[in-house]
Amino acid sequence: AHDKAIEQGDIPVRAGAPGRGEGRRGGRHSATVRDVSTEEAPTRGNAQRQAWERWREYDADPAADLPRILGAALVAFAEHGYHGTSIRDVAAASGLSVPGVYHHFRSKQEILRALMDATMDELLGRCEAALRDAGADPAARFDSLVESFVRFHMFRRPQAFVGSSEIRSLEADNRAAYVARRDAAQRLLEEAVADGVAAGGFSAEHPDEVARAISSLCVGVASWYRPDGPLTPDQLVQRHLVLARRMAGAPA
Amino acid sequence: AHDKAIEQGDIPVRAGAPGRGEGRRGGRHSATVRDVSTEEAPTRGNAQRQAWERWREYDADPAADLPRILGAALVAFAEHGYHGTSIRDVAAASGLSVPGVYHHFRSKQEILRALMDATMDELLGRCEAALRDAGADPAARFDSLVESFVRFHMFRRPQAFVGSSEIRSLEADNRAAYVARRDAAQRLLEEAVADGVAAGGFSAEHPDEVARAISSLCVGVASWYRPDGPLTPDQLVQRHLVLARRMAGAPA
DNA sequence: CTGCCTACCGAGCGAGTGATCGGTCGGGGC
DNA sequence: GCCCCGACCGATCACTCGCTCGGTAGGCAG
Repeated sequence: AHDKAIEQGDIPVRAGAPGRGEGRRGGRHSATVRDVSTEEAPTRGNAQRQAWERWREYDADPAADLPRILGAALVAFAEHGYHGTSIRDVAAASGLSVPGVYHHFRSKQEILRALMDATMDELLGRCEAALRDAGADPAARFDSLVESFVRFHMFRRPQAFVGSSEIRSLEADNRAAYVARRDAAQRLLEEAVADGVAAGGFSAEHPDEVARAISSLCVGVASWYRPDGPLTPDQLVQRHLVLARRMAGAPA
Repeated sequence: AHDKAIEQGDIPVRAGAPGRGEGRRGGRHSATVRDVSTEEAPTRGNAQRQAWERWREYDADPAADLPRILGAALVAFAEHGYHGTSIRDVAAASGLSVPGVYHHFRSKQEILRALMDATMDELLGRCEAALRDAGADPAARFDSLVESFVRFHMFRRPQAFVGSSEIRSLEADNRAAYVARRDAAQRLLEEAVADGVAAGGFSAEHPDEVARAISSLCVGVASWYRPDGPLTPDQLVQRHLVLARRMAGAPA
């Protein structure tokens, strides 16, 4: 009943792309990506603390209960939305009973929170890694950042979709924390464009709006992209890079 | 309790813009915009037929029950989503009882359907009007169409937002009909880009993807644009026109 | 006046919601 | 052996959901 597991595994890097070529050396994720969470330590009750601390077994044992709950919730939230999904849906899809789910999460809201926090953890981690690996040239940093954005929205499609469409379903506190981190990611893009204008020969008149446009493009990718489409991921990334460069007025 | 009415009234046209300068001559809408509905006549039950046939009183009497229901539903759907909104929410916000709402609509789903159909009626109508008024020059047609898209997503923000975020909440039949009309609008954009490439000096290599990118930009506008932002609508439209032209490789 | 229609409302239906209760069961410590 | 604890389940809580029933108030035709 729960054949669709949460999408996991590395996001492939363009063949011959600059940057880290190690692939999946140590594990299924580079530790740097998992560890960037600047999130405060969980201060809530027992169940939530456990869920967070055991989050890593996600990679180690994708058949464990917790990742199956999160995977089932992710698929269901992406398809029917948070309010359109019942705890019973999640329980059934993850092969548990309703109390079984509540053993791992204190509430339905905590499931959404865990999902969206994990999404932002990975996005921010990959953005920072992309900038770290890109060197000092503003144009290269812009390219690297945009590419990591596009790839994330392609290969973490349900996460990215839920991450943008269910913000309104987060309770006030969770929403504020999430939006702050989303804005931080947005700021990385804005800086990359601004640096390109200042020192990279970009001609954009309004860097922040270019950055916002690139974000919109990526959100769109998460909405319509299908892995079985006619284009290879690399092609799609390249074409979006071209569009982004054009909007930023980057030299060809 | 229901101070926020459904947004209505003309979408302002850029000062000095080419095209129809009549403004709001005869009524609050040019009839052409209202009349483009290619939708089949309602075939359902009595309540729904009445709702459709009385849809025009929307303009004539915004204090009437039907527009107030639709306005309340629009605001609520935009804020909390379809599944996050109860009929009781809509009833309370429109000053009616629950059976009062059901007197006008056969089901909650029909409210969503009416909202989304009306949205697409207006979008398609404005697109066709924009093309009709733009003349024959491919670049001018492209500009006119993109501008009407951007303006629609700015001035019908909740409609556009619900129209893109609640597709999944439509039942299969309604969704198919809606998506078909959305795709028709998308095709207008694709043709405008393709014509620009064929005869307008555009340099885009992949017109359909440029069209999709422009759509994504517009959807984004409906998400983040606030009327009290720092930019005037005209400025915002102009800047998005620039971005769209750049992506399409239109000559400066 | 009666009869009938539209336009609503108070009350309530069955189903389903998020969440909890008191359990059961297996495994590890001692 | 015994006990405890994590992991889970069946049953059920109070509540809300979309929707409907039977009614009423007012206008209008005859």
